[in-house]
Amino acid sequence: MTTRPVAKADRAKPSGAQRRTRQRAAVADILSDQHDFRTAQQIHDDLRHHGERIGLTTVYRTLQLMTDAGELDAIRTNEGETAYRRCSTGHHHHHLVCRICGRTVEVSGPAVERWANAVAEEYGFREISHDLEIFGTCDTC
Amino acid sequence: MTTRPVAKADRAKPSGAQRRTRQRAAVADILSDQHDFRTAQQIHDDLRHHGERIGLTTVYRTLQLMTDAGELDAIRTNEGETAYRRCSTGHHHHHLVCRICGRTVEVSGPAVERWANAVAEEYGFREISHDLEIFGTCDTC
DNA sequence: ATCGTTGCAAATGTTTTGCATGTCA
DNA sequence: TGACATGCAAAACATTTGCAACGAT
Repeated sequence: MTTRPVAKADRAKPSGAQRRTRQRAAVADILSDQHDFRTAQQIHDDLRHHGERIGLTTVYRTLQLMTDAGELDAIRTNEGETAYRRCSTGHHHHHLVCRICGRTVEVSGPAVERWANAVAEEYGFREISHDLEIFGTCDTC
Repeated sequence: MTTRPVAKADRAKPSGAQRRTRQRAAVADILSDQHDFRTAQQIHDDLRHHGERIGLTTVYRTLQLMTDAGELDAIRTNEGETAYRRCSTGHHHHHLVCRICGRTVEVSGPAVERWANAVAEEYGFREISHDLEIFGTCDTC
C-alpha cells in the first residue's frame, strides 16, 4: 500500500492514437449529463437501461483511460468502490457532497490552498497537493 | 454506493462486554508503536514477524472494532485498501502525509474548519463534516 | 459452564487480465 | 489490412461470513 493522491496521468500513452467507438462515446455522454460521482457498475447499469450494448470490462477500461487523461475525478468510497465524475473545470477544486442524495457542488477556496501550503512548509514538506471533501446534508434533503 | 464519511460508531455494541485477548492486545500494541497508516494485511504480517500467532480474520475484526470505538482513524487508499492509524488526539484533525516514506504529521487548522462551514452554509448544507489530506515530500526524502 | 473470540475455509464484491473476436482508420 | 477495442470468462484481491473449536470470566 502506498498513500498518495489518485494518479491522474501515470502511465504514458503507448504510441498509437485512441479510437472513437460507440462505447466510449456512450460513457462520455452519460458523464456529461450527470454531475454526481458514479461507480463503474452504476454507469454500466445506466447505459444498459438506456439500451446501450456495452460490457462492464469496457466501462472499467474507459473510465481508467479518461481518468488518466485528466478528464475525470476519481475517488474511493467508504464501501470500497471507485467513483468517477466529470471534471468540469480543468483547475484545482474541491467537492461539497450531500450525504443523502449525493448532490455535488464544486467549490474552491484560496484560503484552504494557502493554509495547506503554509502548514506543509512549516513541517518541511515540498511538492504539496491535497484532497478535501466536505460532506453534509443539502437543503432539499 | 453511498458517499459519506467513514463510519466511526455505526453498529451498537450488542450487550455483553468485550474480552481482553492476546490477539487484541497485540494489535493494539503494534498500533501504539507505529504512527503511520497501516493496512490490515500489513499489521497481520508485522505481528507474524514478531512471532505472534493470529489470523488475518481476527486482525480485520479487531481493527473494525477499534475503529467503531473511535480508537482508530480509517482511510481508503487509492489502491483500494483500508488503512488504519491510532488516533492520538480524540478531537478533529487532518493529516500531512509524505508521498515517499509515508511519514505522517497530525495538523489542525481553524481556518479550514471555518472555511468549510462557511462554504457549506452558503450552499444550504447542514451537519457538515469534512476530510482533508495534504500530501507532499518530507524534508528527509 | 457460559458466551464472546478465534481462525479456517468458503463466500462476496470489486476490479483486472487473458485471449479470441470485432471494428475503426 | 492492421492495430486497437471489446467482452466473456477466469483470475486477482481485499474483506466478510459460516461455523466448529477455544478461551476468558
